[in-house]
Amino acid sequence: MPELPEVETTRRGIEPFLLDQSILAIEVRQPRLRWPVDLPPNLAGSKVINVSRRGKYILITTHVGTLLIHLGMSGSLRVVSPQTPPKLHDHIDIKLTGDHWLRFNDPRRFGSFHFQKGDAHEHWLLKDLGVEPLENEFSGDYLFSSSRRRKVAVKNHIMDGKIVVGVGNIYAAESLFMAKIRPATAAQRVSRLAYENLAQAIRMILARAIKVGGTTLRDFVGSDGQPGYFSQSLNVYGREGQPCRECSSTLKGQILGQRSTVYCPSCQTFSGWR
DNA sequence: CTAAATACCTGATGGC
DNA sequence: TGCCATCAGGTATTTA
Repeated sequence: MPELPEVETTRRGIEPFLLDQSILAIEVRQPRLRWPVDLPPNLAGSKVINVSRRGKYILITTHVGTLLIHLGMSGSLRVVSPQTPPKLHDHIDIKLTGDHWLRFNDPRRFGSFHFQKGDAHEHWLLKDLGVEPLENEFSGDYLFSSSRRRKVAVKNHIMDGKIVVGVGNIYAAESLFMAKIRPATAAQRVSRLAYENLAQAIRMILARAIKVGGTTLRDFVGSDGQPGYFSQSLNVYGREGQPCRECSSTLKGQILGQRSTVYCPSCQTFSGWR
């Protein structure tokens, strides 16, 4: 599923086919996504001037405004040749000059398309988002100071998009393993030093995943192939009951905030003070 | 303000 | 083999 690294990989993959091209038409075959898709007619005829990302949103900016695309859990964007017949769950086509169509597929329809005139960052979906984990504002200090009143598990804290964007269930579990922190620890009890380690771990893991992200979604124009680049580097996620790669202890599963998590009871010992 | 629960959706998986 | 229940997962929204 698309995590921040895959969204970024998608962005990089589609950018060359969009930049400086004009939108000829948009065909919405299934408007019932997370929110009903309702795009202005004047997008047709507009020219793409920027392709960026905020959190897990892909922003396609034209001279009339910005298209905000979220891939949800199962969404994907592919570049296809014009007139390629749509397959199951191919919900939206953006037909471009340059002989390419951008095609959105999303079986579970948790994804979304929005349009915002003017500054996209003022859109209600973006305006309250937390910091980008790979930008400078994100740090151990930031995690520390933003968690002083928070009793939720530290795992939930770093998964909160109002705090920091892009850290999903997988990366949260992996980062906590790398930082040797027990996922259930109350956020407000995690020390500054531990948050420093955690911020470092999040950065490192996301950056590494982006680096290999190209593997997952290698060529957007060609066929798919989706063997997880990632699965092999997972230390805890999805490995409940299996031996820790570091110490061979049996990895434990737990439910935190309705989300399953896995950790090593012997490596991840940090659980706050007292 | 924080936090926990709920809703959205389909495909994969496990139990019988 | 078929069918039903369960789970997965991001995040806005509702409820406490």
